[in-house]
Amino acid sequence: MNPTIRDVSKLSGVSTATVSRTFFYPERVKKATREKVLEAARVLNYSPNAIARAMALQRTDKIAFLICKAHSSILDEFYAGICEGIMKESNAYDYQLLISTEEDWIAATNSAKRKQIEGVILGGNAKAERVLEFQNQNIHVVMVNNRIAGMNLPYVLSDERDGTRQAVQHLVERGHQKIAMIAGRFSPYICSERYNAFLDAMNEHGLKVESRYIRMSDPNIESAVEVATALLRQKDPPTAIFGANDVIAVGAIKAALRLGLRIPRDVAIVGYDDSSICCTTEPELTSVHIDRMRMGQICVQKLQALMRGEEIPEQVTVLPTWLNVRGSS
Amino acid sequence: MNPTIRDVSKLSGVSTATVSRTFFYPERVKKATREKVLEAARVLNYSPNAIARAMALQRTDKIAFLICKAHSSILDEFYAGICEGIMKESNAYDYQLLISTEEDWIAATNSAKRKQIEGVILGGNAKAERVLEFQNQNIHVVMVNNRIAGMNLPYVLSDERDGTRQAVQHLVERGHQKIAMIAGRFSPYICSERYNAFLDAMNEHGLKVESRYIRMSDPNIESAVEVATALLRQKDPPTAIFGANDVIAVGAIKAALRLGLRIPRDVAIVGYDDSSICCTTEPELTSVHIDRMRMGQICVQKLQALMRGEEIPEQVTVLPTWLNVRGSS
DNA sequence: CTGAAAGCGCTAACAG
DNA sequence: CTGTTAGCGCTTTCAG
Repeated sequence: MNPTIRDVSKLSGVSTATVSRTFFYPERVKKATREKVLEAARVLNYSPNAIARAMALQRTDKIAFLICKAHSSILDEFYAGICEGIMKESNAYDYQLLISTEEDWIAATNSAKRKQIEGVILGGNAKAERVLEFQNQNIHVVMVNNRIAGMNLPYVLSDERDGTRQAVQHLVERGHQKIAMIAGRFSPYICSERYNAFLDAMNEHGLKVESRYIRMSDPNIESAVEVATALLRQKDPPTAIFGANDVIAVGAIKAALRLGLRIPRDVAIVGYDDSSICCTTEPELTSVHIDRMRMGQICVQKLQALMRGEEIPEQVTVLPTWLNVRGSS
Repeated sequence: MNPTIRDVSKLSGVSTATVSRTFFYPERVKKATREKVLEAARVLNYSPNAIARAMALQRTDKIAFLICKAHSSILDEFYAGICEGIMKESNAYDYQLLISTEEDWIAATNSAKRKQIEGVILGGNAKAERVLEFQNQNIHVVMVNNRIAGMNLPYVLSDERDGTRQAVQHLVERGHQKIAMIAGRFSPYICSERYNAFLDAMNEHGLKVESRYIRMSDPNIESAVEVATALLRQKDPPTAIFGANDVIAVGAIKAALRLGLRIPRDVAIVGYDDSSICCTTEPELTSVHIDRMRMGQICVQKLQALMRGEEIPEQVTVLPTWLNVRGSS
């Protein structure tokens, strides 16, 4: 059995109230008393029980990060990055962080679990229904890397439109006109942002978007290789490919290499996310960088503001992105 | 304010004890009563408060996964895989999972936090000191992917020696004799296992290990490229390279490609971990597969056994590994 | 500056 | 099958 505040109280000869104060408001306790208490605590190897404290204070300082994403690796590099930011910042606020997939969360038999978190960060493709469910339970919600209409909560996003614009502009500056895009079938929000931004950017540069230059791929390399191969094999093929993410772009690189094309001379390729795989290929992949870590940190900050009761109406934080140019373009 | 068990008790006209039973031992309550209670709960939007429950029960069902690893991406693909397994299994047992880096954990000002976890999974390069610190607080410990002498706890490992043996055997079967190894500077336990296993395997095949074929690299691509370049540039270079992990092996692939060597004809390359980057290169990387997800799941199972009081003395679980052969060899 | 005492929401005997 | 009641360990008025 772990020692309780009562044990310390007895051993040090002061009341439990004073023990409690010693730990959380040391300045309200005379130095001599405080030292007596601390010594007793040391002897007993006591440290305050957070559960009891949470119970008395009616707060848990516990938040959750829920990844809403179907199958495939849940904690892929992208979410792992966000996750790290969340972990880091949670710690700064002394929050406890629960991480789970949406799927597991729902499957949890003990729905009580939900009741002890005070805020949740929803990553990926969360539905409005889920948001409302939390808000109904007085649990604050922040959404990252996704946006759904009509919800009253803070969003943390990266600048998909500008990132895409930079990618296209870069290719145009390199002299490309026949620019293809391989769009993806992953997060609907992200995919449509990037796709629409691509169309807009092409427009801005006065370039025509031929439908035969627009393809769709599953977010895995095999699918991307297949799609890119078909794209490059047609006559009058594109001279540049913009991939909706790095995995897809790497698939395009592989397809090009297998077709004997030289990169970037015959075909230039640009990806999105600037993940570690950009440096595994030869040549290495130019890609739009997202500051995932910072996104995660900001999520926690927003959540904290919400939990402190600082009213934040629907508020969108958009983080800047930039292009990391490498050998593939 | 959230509704309490008392509110439900009042509205449904039964005692709080019955409400409690309805939620956690429904079979001990008459159907009619149960339905009355559930209806009241629904109306009030009540669900049991886990904190109060934890308090009364004197248990939290809360465990932690602590990643002990310096800088660089904490949640790299390897740990993310283990992490997913842990998440999945935690859920099956209805445990709450706290994930943190060792660094953050220590920095946490509120050491009380520690008191409410009942078990911890230590990943990476944890020190004995840390283990003892937990055990002193009656917190159960399981260690994954690492082993330290003289500790009394379960270990979950993958078969590094056999994995390495398979890699070497594969290269020998492909006719290689001059096999080099680029060892790594990451987890000391893993690195020395793989290194020693390599020496043993070479021995078994009666092959000499020339010291000029043994190199050391930091666990990042740039370093590996550099090291591999030097390795391949010497006269009478190796015809095969075994990388201590995939990142290093990919560096070797890049070095070989840049030197104009053909893979696998001029030089064969094998990695370790079978991570997603194996399929990003051209040719793709042969690698030793580790079932990370399962490692994570087993960790939770071991921890659960420990927490249930089933005495498990120092016990080592070793998971099988296998070679995924791809184009690089 | 310190102590006494009333909870925080729930569970587990024990009685009925 | 259901109700009563005494805690679980801590915090926080309110007095002193």
